[in-house]
Amino acid sequence: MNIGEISGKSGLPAKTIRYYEDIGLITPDRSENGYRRFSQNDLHKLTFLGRARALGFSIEDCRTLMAMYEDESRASADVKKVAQEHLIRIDEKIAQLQSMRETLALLVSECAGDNRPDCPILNDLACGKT
Amino acid sequence: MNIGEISGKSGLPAKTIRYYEDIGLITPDRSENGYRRFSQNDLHKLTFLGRARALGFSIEDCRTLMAMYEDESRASADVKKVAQEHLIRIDEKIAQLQSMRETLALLVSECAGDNRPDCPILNDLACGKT
DNA sequence: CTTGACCTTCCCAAAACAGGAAGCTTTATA
DNA sequence: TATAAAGCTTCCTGTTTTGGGAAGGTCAAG
Repeated sequence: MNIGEISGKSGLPAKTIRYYEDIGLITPDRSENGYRRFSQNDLHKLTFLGRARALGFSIEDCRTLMAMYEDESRASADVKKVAQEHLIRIDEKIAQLQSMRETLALLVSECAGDNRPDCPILNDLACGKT
Repeated sequence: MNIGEISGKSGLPAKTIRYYEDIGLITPDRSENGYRRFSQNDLHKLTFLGRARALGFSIEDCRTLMAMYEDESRASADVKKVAQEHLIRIDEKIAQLQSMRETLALLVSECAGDNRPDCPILNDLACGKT
């Protein structure tokens, strides 16, 4: 498979696939003309990476997860730990966004939104009078 | 005020303040020795920026908001529009994170987390069997 | 034989800073 | 007073995960 084909099958842009090779997540063969030649296993790995990234795992998390996936003897507890830590980070982000959302929604609701200049949003930003 | 003092008062790191000058958000004076000299107005602006950033506004949003703050004649509707668009972006991010959270939490709950190798989390990442 | 579609590598850009080096100024201390 | 320490300056690099694009080799079709 050339990069265009595996890009289509994996759903990842060719740029991304080259990058993943650069940082050592995959190591495709090369044809005689210098083109990358991808195996089914490469496709498998790229699909894995795509899914893990879609769940918000960082590249380094993905590296860890892939290594675990290839290590037949790792304990499921190890995997669970990585996932749980990621879950905590997600929860923290959600909480932070919701806090911002709350404050901002309040400000927006207080702003008349007409063509007069007085605006509670800017007043708050300037003075901190929430 | 030197940069250290205004950094303490505004709560922003000196690096950040220099960066904000670089990109034209503030334009502090210079003393004869080359040190930046900050006015009360600069402090005011930096506080404004800190609050807006804490609400998740991008630097470009901040630039817009600051310009609006300095423009006595702008309509509050203009400000509200920026804030509402930002609110929508926040909501989108929250929704996306919650969706990821849901999937991941399910996987984590299904994983025994013991010292056996079988792990639903990795199985899902590899095959997409959620 | 040429055109166009792929492929290659290499370099730059993004967002919003953080870290650190080299060097100047000011302040504090011995 | 001498020196050390703190604070300031600019400049360069690195972060994270790609995206865009240039210059150039290769392959398939008409």
